[in-house]
Amino acid sequence: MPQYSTVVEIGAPLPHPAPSRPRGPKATKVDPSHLLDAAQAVFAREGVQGASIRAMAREAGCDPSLLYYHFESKERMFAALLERKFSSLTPALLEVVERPLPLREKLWSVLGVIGGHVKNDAGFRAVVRGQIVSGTESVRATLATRLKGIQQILARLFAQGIASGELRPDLVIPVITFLFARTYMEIQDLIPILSERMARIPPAQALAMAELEWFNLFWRGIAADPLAPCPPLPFPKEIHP
Amino acid sequence: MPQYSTVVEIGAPLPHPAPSRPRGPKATKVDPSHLLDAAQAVFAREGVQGASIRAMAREAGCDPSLLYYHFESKERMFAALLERKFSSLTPALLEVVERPLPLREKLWSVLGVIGGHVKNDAGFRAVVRGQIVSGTESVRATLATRLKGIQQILARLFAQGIASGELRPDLVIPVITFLFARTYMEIQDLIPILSERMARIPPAQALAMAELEWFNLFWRGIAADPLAPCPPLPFPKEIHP
DNA sequence: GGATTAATTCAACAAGCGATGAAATAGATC
DNA sequence: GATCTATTTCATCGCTTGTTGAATTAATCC
Repeated sequence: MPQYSTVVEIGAPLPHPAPSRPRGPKATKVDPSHLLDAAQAVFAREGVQGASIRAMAREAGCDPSLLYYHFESKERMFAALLERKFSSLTPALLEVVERPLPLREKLWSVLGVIGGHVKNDAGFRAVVRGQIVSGTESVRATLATRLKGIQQILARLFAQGIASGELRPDLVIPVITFLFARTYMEIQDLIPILSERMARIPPAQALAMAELEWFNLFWRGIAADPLAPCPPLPFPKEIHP
Repeated sequence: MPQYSTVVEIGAPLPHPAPSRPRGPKATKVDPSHLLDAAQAVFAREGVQGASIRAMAREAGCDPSLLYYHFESKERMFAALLERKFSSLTPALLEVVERPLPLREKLWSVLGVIGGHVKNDAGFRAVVRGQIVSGTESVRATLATRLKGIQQILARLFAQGIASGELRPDLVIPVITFLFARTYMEIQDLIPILSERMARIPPAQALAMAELEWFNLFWRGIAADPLAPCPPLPFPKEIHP
């Protein structure tokens, strides 16, 4: 029976450097979506360019090669991550859009859906912000297609609002659509800065305040009748992906 | 006299591998601000994390070590870049804010100043967007100080507007200030996406349209009297850094 | 129970990274 | 003219990166 000593000769190679797991499949297979979770966490922490395969593997508690087994490359993994996010976001949006509500409340619900997918996921926001411009060709293509789908949903909503007389008839729909989605995402990153500036108010509440403030501002800007009384809005129900 | 042959033994080290410049100072010293220009270009192209010292040196046409001679480290160079930008932006802003104009036109002029520093510099925008949240501690500190200065200028402007009755009295100033500056920056990145969507309109014009649309929307949102007739705004004069 | 397949880890690669220390040289100083 | 100093390049270090190919093993099929 070997005796293990706590004293190790410095510089000498350890006989069993790390008590590593045996090779071969584990008892319970690794769920690829668990790997995506890890990747997402690393992207969120390290930024898109700074995220390394090794860090993701560390996060997932497996070997980097396993990521290459399940996903062809780093870029593919990234695309898979986008796919997963959007594939739950788009149907949720479509569902909300069909509800029979006044436009103002419908828009607010839409924000609830987007927020549920986007809050607590700074990595995803960074992607949507940054990668559209600076990502590789294939990532940009994936992203462009998906975002286009979402913007079409929103554009239809705004067009209906103009038709029903709830919105100003002179709105330039693609611009308004873009402003609506992008500035909302932008606000999410407000938390750390704003909560410094409003020291007394807890971060989550500061964010909610800013969201409401922004939405009311936006609505006053696009409404056909900006002075019409606005019924108070409920806090949006976050629909988590 | 040695005879030079065009045939080179493959794998053999070249006797004079590259006809490199002699060491020592050049006839004309390298202007450090030229190095910053190169760095800025690379940051804009490769993103903040992806920008490498070697790429900057290539861009500037010098050896990487020279960057370490003029700037202590990559991070210092980054800070110097920020410093240069803000040190021209802040005074320009202060000057515009003092002009005796109606608030709406003053805000529009402010955008002209910010735009002049921010347009055509996607790298800088990426920094302000991304690094606040994910940058290193020292970069974040530099950035936070500088942005705070600018936001104070804007906050004063909004406070005056409320006092003079031009703005709604119930505005939450820190939130509005933030929304004003950040969403404006955000619009700048709209160009590539929007110009795809509005195929007929040239990019520069699409951006100008979006800016004006956004500004009018914003103004309707914050004005005390949103239905007051708005005199047309001149295109902002861009004040380049 | 032997062969096959799918899932996992190990070890290593070439390339690129930030950074450093020494060498070289043009111009200023004495 | 010798010395010094500021500026530039070279060669290299140690480290991390994305990726690959071989080795290993659990589960599955015949």
